[in-house]
Amino acid sequence: MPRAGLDPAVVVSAAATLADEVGLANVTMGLLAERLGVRAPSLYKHVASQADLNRRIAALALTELGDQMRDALAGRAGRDALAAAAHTMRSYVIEHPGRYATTVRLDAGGPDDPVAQAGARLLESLATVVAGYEIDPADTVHALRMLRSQFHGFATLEAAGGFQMETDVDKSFEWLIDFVDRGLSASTPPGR
Amino acid sequence: MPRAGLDPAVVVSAAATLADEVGLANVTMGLLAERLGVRAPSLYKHVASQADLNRRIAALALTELGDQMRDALAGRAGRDALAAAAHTMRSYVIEHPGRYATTVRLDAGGPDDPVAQAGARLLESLATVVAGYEIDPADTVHALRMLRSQFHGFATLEAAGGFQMETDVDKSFEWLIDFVDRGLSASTPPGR
DNA sequence: TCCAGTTGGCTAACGTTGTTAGCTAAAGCT
DNA sequence: AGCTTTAGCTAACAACGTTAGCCAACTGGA
Repeated sequence: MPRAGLDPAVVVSAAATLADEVGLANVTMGLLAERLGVRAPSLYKHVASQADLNRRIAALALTELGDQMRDALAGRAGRDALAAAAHTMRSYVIEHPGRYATTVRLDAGGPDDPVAQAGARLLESLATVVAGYEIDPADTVHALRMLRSQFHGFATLEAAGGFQMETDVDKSFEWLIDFVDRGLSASTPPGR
Repeated sequence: MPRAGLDPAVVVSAAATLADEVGLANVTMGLLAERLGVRAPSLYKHVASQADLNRRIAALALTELGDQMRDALAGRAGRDALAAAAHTMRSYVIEHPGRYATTVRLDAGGPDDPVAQAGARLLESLATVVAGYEIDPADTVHALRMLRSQFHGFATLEAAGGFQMETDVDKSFEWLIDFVDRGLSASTPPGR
């Protein structure tokens, strides 16, 4: 009956690590409890439900990714910033597939939701990438959505093994960065 | 004890419809059986498991989408084809979110897998879109992956409610199509 | 130091879901 | 008509998420 010394942060962190190792779908309350040296029902002293746990993992993931993105973009602009953002995103999804998976299916939630806040911070970083190009202010939202779609789509397709191995995926990613960079460079107001 | 007259195709079709209505996560063998006027264990006479069922829904979805894509692209090229492909993709995901969800998480499978075959056919259609631009043959694979990422990413983000409602999503989508069109038009061999 | 209150862990138990085993009767074939 | 096949059923089990209720370990103040 010695105590395990758990708290929500420890539980969520362990769950995130477990998700990366065995896949989010295989993260069961029993398996997570075993990892923590505890029985499954004990987890409910720290987390309301499995859905709550997933939301917290998502908040953790978005926070981590947001921090990495902020650091990667520090002092960069234009094509440099774009490439840094792209690589940061891709690396995170490859290294933390389980964490990232929790961020894919989310049910909104209020504006004070930690998930929404972490997501907003990540979005701000991406917005600075767009700001590094001379885009018509009316188009920045569109450009931002394009960036998100591109990064998210590539990452999830790669994580799901959706690309055949014939051709180098790394090369495709570099090509994609170049493609977006040229497009954003050409999207300056006079270009329309 | 009258027979219900089921067969795999009927079961899969009903499951797909149910998934679109209540969400893939809420498709339970019991609920599906109820829809078909049958008890849950009876479904196993037509489908090996729930995982098998999901794969079959995915094959159905990719086939349907592939057919719609082929029809939409008939007689079109260049920007017309690109826009048609984009709208076809987006419409399908919005109308059939449950079906599309089954295609997101797939575990490869052999080359004779119906899922792989349907996916290959869809990919061929997308390839014709790329072929409608003058791209360096060495870059077509990259361009194709870029297209897939863009469409897939936008569709999943929109389906997940990832875009705030501030700005019109339709406009963003049109902007995105324009962005890709300009990029592919500028990616001709002499442009590199 | 002791005591009271709080709380993190436990066991037991329940509901849901996916799945298997084994039976029966409907459908099809000769 | 009879034989084989098979679609559907009931019963049952295992895994999982979750709740209820108990008890021992920590905490803070007298």
